[in-house]
Amino acid sequence: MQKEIELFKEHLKKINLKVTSQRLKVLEAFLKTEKHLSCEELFLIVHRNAPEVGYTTVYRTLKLIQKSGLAREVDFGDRVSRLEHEYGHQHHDHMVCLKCGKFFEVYEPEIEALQDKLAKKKNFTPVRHKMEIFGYCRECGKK
Amino acid sequence: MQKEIELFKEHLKKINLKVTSQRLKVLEAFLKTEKHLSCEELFLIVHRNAPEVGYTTVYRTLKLIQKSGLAREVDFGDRVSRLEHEYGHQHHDHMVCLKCGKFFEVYEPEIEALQDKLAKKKNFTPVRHKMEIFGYCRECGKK
DNA sequence: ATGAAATTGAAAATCATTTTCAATTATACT
DNA sequence: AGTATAATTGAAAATGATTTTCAATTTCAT
Repeated sequence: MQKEIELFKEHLKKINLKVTSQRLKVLEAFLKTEKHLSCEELFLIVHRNAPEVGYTTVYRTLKLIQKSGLAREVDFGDRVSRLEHEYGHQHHDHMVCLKCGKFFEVYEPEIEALQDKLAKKKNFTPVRHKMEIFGYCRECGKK
Repeated sequence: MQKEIELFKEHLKKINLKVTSQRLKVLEAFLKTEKHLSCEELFLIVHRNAPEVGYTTVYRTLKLIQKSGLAREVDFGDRVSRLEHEYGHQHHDHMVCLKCGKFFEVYEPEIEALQDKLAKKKNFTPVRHKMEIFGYCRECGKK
């Protein structure tokens, strides 16, 4: 976690932003929680220990965490932005259960390779991609 | 287009909803426009010819069009819901240009097959999926 | 035709996100 | 350490898409 905090501080320095206690509190709360967090969820966590940190600051810090490369936005199509850890984590996609809402991280190198191939074929320079498979998890089965 | 209108009317009957001129106007405007439309865009089109149809009705009819199986929601991650034609159209995914915003429909059977295989491996029953590749189109190049 | 039930559109509510702004704080430089 | 300056903060308001409310209107089975 120390490594991530250093990276974040470096990123702030690089773009002439300041290291503040609020920013560090938000970052630490994010790093401690290995989950896909929405801004509101993270705000509630931070607020528990540090009620003086406002929602806006959490929101803004989340953007900075993304830009510093420590987090990536995931989009499950519910119009809520969620962040997942990026640093030290391999790229992956998701399978989302339509019934219980649980999701699973998946990674399939063959699919990744085919995506790149497909882009190349269309003269498209891929930067990132999203893939989500929606359906029913083992427990929920399909009806 | 007649076929689609019939399907829509059948769908309404099946769930005890009424066939109204507003609903038909919205449906026809949607069918005539072979594009990925947001609710607002469709409202503007409908409004041009039929100013008496309100935004709310367009919004609600769009939901019905989706449920009737004539349209599918696409999500380009900008928090705006867009609908594309589903009936008589093959499933496909998208490549979205980060610079000019243009998108292209793509379909790669091998990827589709691998997605199903991946789901099966995880005991997951896939229902639908989304895949979007973001990057730079031929014209915009990278950088 | 009639009446129950659905529909309509304007306006308001919701909800996540984003901006505004005056007061506060971090940092570079004496 | 003190100071100037530029960034930061949090509350509140603005935004923008979506969704609900509700009284008036319309549909359609009978």
